[in-house]
Amino acid sequence: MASETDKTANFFEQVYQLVRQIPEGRVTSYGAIARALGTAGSSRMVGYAMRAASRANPPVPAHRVVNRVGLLSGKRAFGGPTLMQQLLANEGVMVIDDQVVDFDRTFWDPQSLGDDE
DNA sequence: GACATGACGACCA
DNA sequence: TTGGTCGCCATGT
Repeated sequence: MASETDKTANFFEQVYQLVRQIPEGRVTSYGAIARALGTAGSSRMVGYAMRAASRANPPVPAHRVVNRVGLLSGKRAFGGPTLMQQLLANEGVMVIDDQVVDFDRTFWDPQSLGDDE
């Protein structure tokens, strides 16, 4: 079973597990996840993993993952340009103009694992 | 096997 | 400050 494809799948799995640890009402950035996984610089791969996260099982709260400026760059991947915003708003994260309000306050660091402020 | 694309990020002009 | 460009690496065609 140890195939090269498994190695890459492991990378995606790492992203999924980390994203699942994001508490409600909190969001994180692709770069933060990439760095937490030790793959800093491969932020694009994190975004790609999120794109595939829609087909992951169990599903990943990808709506809690935004870019470094709190912009819902991947809202389109949810099947609706407002669905991602609705999900965040439902968790208490206010989103205006496809951007997270008080992103600095709502930001959750995967390396902090619960440590806010 | 090579080319083009992508839910990003950082740097330079 | 704003805009444009390069790098990163895996996926799909």
